[in-house]
Amino acid sequence: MSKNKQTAIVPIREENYAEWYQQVIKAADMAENSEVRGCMVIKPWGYAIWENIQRALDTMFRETGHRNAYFPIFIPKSYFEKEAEHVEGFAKECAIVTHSRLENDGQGGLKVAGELTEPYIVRPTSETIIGASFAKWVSSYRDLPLLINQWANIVRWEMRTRLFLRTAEFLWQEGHTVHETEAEAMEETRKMLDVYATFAKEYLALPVIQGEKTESEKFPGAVTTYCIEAMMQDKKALQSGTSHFLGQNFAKSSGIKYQSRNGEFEYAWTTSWGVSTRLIGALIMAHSDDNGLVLPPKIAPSHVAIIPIYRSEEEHEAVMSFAKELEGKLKQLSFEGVKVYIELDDRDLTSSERNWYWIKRGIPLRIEIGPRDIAQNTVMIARRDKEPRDKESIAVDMLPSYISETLSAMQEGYYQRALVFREENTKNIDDKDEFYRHYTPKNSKQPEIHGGFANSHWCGDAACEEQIKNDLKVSIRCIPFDAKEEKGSCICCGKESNRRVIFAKSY
RNA sequence: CGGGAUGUAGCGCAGUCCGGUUAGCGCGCUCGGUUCGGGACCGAGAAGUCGGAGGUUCGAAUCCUCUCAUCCCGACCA
Repeated sequence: MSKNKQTAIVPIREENYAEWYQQVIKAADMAENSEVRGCMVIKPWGYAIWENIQRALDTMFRETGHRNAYFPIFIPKSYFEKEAEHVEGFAKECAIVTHSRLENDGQGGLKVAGELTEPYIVRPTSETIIGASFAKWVSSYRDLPLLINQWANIVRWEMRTRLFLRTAEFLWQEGHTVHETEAEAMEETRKMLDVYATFAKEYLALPVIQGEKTESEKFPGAVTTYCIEAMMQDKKALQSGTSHFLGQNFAKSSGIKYQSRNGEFEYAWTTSWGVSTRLIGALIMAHSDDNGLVLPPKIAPSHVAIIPIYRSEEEHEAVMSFAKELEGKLKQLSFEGVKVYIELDDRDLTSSERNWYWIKRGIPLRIEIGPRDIAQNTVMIARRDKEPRDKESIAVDMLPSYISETLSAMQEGYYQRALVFREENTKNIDDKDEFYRHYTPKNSKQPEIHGGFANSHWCGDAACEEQIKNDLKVSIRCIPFDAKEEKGSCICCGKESNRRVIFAKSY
């Protein structure tokens, strides 16, 4: 193989970001496209990341009073039709089940048969089917709040798909809650967005902006949609989670009513909120580099790869017994409440091959053990956040504290790095020409990485939002909660505005 | 649904324009050996109904017709 190759991933980010993204997934062996159009196969390394996401989030949901349940994958078409905006929003991306069995066609093949009297929609989201249950579960104000979460797969028949970012089938969680008052439902909507933001920060090392979607970007059927938006390394925005205040819309269409404290029947107030396997896409695009995946330690499937190095059979034995003993010790470790997992890699490959294998998978730490180390009771240790050949010798006695401290430091380092990147690529823009220049690539055929987030004034008119989207493919990602009242003029039409919103190109 | 392209071994491709013994190459895989502290090397081997159907021809991966699938660009995408 070429010895001059500088990076494990070709092309590098600057050359072709989209292709780099695909190659990182492939090199880390996280997932692949399935034979089924638009659907992915999540492989063990990728799925383990999802399981870690699930575990951490599930604990947070539980701690905020939610309980898990499970509802059908099929939604009768009639349920779906009850909420007009909702239908319209999802109609074009539904998979529909119309038949219930297969029959021999007499030519060695099969034909569909048993047409259903009412087609089923494969859930693209479960408000309507869960609403049908909730209508039965709620009868009194004493039944409220009802706080339910479901871990599930859903199907949205997208035209163009990309691994983890937009697939026809994906995994997610969807929280669905019912409340007595508008204020309580609003509070829940905000609370769960906070949970997402906290999770993104503490586990994914992903800084996010919390805010509200504009009318055109909100969830079909919602009164208000809140979101967390993150910046990827190509300076585009990725919507990483949403929390919806549904008002009484779905309560009315599903018949979720309760008898209030003064004996009257009232429609309840509902919310829904979700994050998906898209978070893995966010993780990749926020942190990974030209040598492959970079994983924040708290979400990594494994934390330390031990790579034994030897020449002869005697050396092999000596090094392996040393390595196994070390593995046994390190397995006891944890950091920030996360158990440390070790990979002892004794495959019959050259040490550099094994090193690169783990670099590409984003394992946070690599330990090399050879005869020289055994003699000195030390190991060579390398960090994924440093250059591949940047290694240091550490005494075995120091390893436990070194590992847990370093993992914590790396976790924090990745967050800070992402935060600095976002801040460096966010600017206030008040001049329309500058705004247009900012979002116009110099090379239109092969656009370079450009743009970023712009904090600009917006008058609130959907026409201006539409205009900018059409001209530049730039949309309003959100109206940030922390936006200050400030007089200015709309970046598009120049009319009066009293706040800035976040504009960006997005996934 | 519009525009463009591609289907040849597990993966990536050449060969197709101009039809001709046994369809090649790289990676990967299997076996044997030498290696191993920065992506090793040598030798041997297995693996293909050339997307499918039909046609032209003595002869088709190659030409013709039809068809299926996939990818890219648009449209679409909480």
